[in-house]
Amino acid sequence: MDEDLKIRCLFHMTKEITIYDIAKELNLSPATISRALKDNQNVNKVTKKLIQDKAEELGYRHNSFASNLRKQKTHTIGVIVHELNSNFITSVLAGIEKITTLAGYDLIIAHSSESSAKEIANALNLFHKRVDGLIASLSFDTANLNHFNPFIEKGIPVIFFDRVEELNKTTKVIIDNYKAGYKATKHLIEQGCNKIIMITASLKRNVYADRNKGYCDALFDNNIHFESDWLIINKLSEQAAIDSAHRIMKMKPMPDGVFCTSDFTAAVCIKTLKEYGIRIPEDIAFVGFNNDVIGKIIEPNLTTINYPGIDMGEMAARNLIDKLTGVSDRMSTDSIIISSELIIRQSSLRKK
Amino acid sequence: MDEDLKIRCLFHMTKEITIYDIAKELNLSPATISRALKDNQNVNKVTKKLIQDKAEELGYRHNSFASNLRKQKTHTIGVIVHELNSNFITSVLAGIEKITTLAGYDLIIAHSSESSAKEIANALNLFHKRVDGLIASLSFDTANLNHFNPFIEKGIPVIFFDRVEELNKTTKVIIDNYKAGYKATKHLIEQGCNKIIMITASLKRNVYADRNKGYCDALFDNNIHFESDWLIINKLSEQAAIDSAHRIMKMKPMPDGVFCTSDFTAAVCIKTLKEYGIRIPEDIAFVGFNNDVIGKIIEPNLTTINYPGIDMGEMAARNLIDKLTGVSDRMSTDSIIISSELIIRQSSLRKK
DNA sequence: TTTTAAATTGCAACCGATTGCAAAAAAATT
DNA sequence: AATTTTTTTGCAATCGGTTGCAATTTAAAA
Repeated sequence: MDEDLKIRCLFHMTKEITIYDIAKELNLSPATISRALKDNQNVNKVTKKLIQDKAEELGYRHNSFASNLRKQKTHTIGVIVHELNSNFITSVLAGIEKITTLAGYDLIIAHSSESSAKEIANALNLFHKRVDGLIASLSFDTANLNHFNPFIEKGIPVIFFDRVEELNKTTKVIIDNYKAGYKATKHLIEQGCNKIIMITASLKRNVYADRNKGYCDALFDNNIHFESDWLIINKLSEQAAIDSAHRIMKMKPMPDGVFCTSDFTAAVCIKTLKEYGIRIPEDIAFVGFNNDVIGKIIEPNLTTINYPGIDMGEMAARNLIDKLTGVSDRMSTDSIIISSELIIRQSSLRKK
Repeated sequence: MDEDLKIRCLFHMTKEITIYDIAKELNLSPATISRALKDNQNVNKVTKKLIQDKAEELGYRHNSFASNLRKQKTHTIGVIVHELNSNFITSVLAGIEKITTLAGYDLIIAHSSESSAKEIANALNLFHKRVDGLIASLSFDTANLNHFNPFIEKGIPVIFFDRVEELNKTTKVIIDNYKAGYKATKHLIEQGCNKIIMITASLKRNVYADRNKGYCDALFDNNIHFESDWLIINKLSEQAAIDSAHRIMKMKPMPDGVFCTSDFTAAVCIKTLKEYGIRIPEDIAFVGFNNDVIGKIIEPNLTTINYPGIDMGEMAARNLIDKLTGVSDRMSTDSIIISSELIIRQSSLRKK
């Protein structure tokens, strides 16, 4: 080993090995080292092995800054999600990871905690980190999409999933929220309910608006007249769910079916109503949304809509990779709809 | 504006503005531009304003690769967690984010999905991304800590939290698992239980081993003889929880108290036992661990140990930042213990 | 053995921000 | 007006990997 290098290694543990060090050691050019370490075809097999072994021996680590700087590519994909603590999001992330890892991309995951300000900060940060592409689900209170414009202007593909907005040159991956809302409502009707209310978060977000449309149409198609107090709009918090339950108790007549766009809200609601002696599903039948674990814990078990998170993540990631690798047009405006299913459990079963 | 640049901007939307472009525009040197953009003291105020405005106008964005390459620092902290979908982890992340953002560091969050292999891959990846520091909680089946050695050898500080192992030159932030286990068990004893079993994940992980010690000592101190079948070790899955419940049903005599090291497991267990007609807490009293939302949904509400996630995250981050900024020794071996509390709810209340 | 083709390797110019040191300009002091 | 001090600014090298093109070596064909 080169004496100087040896001494530097001995005294400064933190000395980084570069391709130049390896080149000097082996009497080769940095160019050849660079090629060998990337397994380039036109480097002699013997030389390549020699170089790779020496790199290993010296504890070489690739410097992605130098590489990114030169290549003007980061091989990194940014992901912005509104929250981390749900099965749905975790499985979407798993799907994304699966595909991106396979394609050799790194991932940076950021979360906005449902705050628009944080989402903007995250977007800016990922923009400065120069991600090659972006996958995002909007925060609850995101009002406009200006913070995604820099990406679009620079030709960086953006994919939205689940919580989306219309935005040109952007792809969205969503479930058939309309159909899901329709199916859930129809199921309640089939179980003999005819005073069906809906508890949802703000209709400004597409997911809730579409589910609401499905709900309304199902009522209409079955000749049930929608009453104005049948729509309860709340936040996604525990307190909001308790408040909703209280509101139900005060309704005259009380509803006999509830379609709730979140399992957590449904669970808290059911629990609160049970404390008032309401029987589920005999007095009020419930359908939730998301297929959270909570649905299998609560009594009675919760009927819900299952959302294929993994598929959604895979779709979003595959679409993005296709754009990055030139398989599809970088700036095309696609729309991918994934189907969801109704899982029927005790909370809505009033008939055999 | 420089004619050449203007044309390039018109035709290639993706042209990146560099400090050289700004320098040419203003007839200044790149050095001055660089200083001005970092708000350096020895640049004339007027010039500085001019430069900053021009940068804004041209849509300049800082190139962190070039900067990192030159400075040999990334100003980024890596975080490896075993899972994302729990309140506990989310609040730890919130705590970490709060402190690191304040100190001007970026964050890269990776999760191992409880797999040792993924944890190793994540560690390697963050090592190659050259994070300035690392915060980690071990995956369930991590057997050794070799993958953290590269960091330690390079003088990159590593902080473990919650799921930790002894490792020299490393800091750990944990709760008083022993005391928590002791408190939970003592509470059950005070409620009149004297056949108290413990359901836990593998005792190889510190958190579970320590809780078990607390449990054993509490029994001993209260003259309760520990029977060999009182310890049920399972995985953290739903099925494992159901199996545990079945095992309880077969025990003779059946226990009258259960200390469970996860709320989810406790919830599934309770639900399964109730299906067999067991009354909670009259027949069997339960104490869980983690203060998950699920504990407030299940009936009866679950007594549990509350874990201050935010504090833990803040502690870990603050300790790391202190090491990075030279406030404390980079490679010191600290140990920070955060206290936890018992939250008493119906599932264990057999006395007024 | 000579010529041609193919496989290896090296040269050198990037990529863009940073910073020690020197030079120039401006301000303050004799 | 000359000198010293302080402010500003610029020069040029550096960080480490990449890649088009040319040079060299080796293998194949004539």
